[in-house]
Amino acid sequence: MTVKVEQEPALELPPKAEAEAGADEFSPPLSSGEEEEEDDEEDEDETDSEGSEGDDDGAGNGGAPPLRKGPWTPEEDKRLKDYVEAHGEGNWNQVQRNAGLNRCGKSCRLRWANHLRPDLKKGPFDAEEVDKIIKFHIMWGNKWAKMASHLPGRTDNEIKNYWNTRLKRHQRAGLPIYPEYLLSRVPDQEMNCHTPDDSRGKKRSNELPQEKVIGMDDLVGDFMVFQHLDYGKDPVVPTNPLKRHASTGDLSSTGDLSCVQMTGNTEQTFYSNDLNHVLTKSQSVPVGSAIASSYTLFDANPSTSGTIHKSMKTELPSFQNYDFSSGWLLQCPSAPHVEQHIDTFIQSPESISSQNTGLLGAIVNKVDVLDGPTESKRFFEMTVPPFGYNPVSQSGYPSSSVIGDCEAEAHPFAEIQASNSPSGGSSDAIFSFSKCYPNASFSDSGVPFSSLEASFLNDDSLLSKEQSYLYPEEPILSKEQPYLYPEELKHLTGQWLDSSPWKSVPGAYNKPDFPNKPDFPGQ
DNA sequence: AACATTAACAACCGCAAGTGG
DNA sequence: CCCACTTGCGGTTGTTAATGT
Repeated sequence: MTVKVEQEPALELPPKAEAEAGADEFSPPLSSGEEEEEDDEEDEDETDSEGSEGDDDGAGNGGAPPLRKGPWTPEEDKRLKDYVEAHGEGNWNQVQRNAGLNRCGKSCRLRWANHLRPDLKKGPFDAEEVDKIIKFHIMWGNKWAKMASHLPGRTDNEIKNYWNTRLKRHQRAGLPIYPEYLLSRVPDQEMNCHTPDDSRGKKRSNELPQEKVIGMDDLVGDFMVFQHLDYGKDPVVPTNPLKRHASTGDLSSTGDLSCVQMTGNTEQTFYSNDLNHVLTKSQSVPVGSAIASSYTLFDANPSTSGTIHKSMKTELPSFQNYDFSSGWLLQCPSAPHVEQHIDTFIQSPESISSQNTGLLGAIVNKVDVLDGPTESKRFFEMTVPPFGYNPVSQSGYPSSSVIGDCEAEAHPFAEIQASNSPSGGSSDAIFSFSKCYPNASFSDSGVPFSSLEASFLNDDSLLSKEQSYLYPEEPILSKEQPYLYPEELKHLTGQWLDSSPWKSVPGAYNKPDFPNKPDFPGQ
């Protein structure tokens, strides 16, 4: 391994490293007396550095002190910054050699890119950024660099860290990873559309084979289940639940997804996310969201009518590995209590023999029943507006074919196809919405859209105008059901709700101040 | 107050594409 | 074409501070 490090190591080690390294290694502290160092002498080295590095930066330094690792000191930062400002970016190994830094070029690049660049925007993500991140993730999956390129001042690492933290938090709380209000707005064209810049198409070791990791055949066959619906046990969360065809997959992100396939039955009823939508129509309809919750596959294909073939909870490398094309519909319960009901129901005998016309309907209705009278109005029906539907000014949309052709394809998510119209051949798609969200009222008018949301809606670069917006009729959150987090709840209620709702979610939301809390009308 | 858990952050690691000799 | 090197990306791990019990 020959770590090559030339000249003056000169830099003092970070507090910890120093003691230890100091002994054998280079670096006489640079003066400056960087205060802190003292505190702990012993520490093992974090800089253990032993030339280890080895990796790419390769460069052996023959005899020179091993390259440093670990936290950067202010002095190192200064050297790097001065050097880059004087010579420009690039050629990072030269930076290492010429800037008097005992750091590998890669480390220098990273430090510069993530911390020293002048255009970096520090501080927590604001609500708008959060929305964008979620949306980008829906569209692209774990393309951190790509996301960063669309978030000025933010780094891929920052975004990635934020996402992973958020992911964990939501998993723990049993929340959907993708808020519906965003899922329903991501145009299909945007999904995983890789721009030339990210066309490298490399496959990483942790990525799974392009063609499917788990085929539908793998998913269909076992007898149902649902016993996995346990939010406490690290539900799997897709990194990109909506991608129709596998391309890349990350093993790190996991998620739960429920899916339903229903085809060609007259009385077919379709459900989509959160049990929110029930479609009965002979058409291909874009189905809104795929929200992480639980992998559950239903197969309502006539041939297997009404039988739940398999539900799964698998550590999916990525949702991107699933092919949900052709008739597979995503169904994602968003609230634990709903899933529990489903769980209970599914494991009951009646569920097994449920009619193919309403397997999920039965399930959902059962949920409704189980929820008791207070939630008796779980469903309502509405005509699905056409893609041009604008939630803000939804005037005059033709209630016609949502379906059929390319329009359906334009939708971000899965489309489903049925053969018949149960309700008399109208081409309108009928949806029923469940009331998973007690208390968020979304009338078509008077919805207090946030400026952020408005910007989303107006951002042509991000959103397609061809999409439908569906909102739950009923409000959602109550203090008794603290299932949503501020960023989601804000969009559902139009308000920022503080602490109380999520206090009961363990570790869910410790920060009393959600960043950049905006004002909402009527608040 | 002590300990445990979680979130946020920073950095490292391995891989693969790009580039030039 | 091969090879070494550089660069960039995404996954993973480690550290620390905040928070909860």
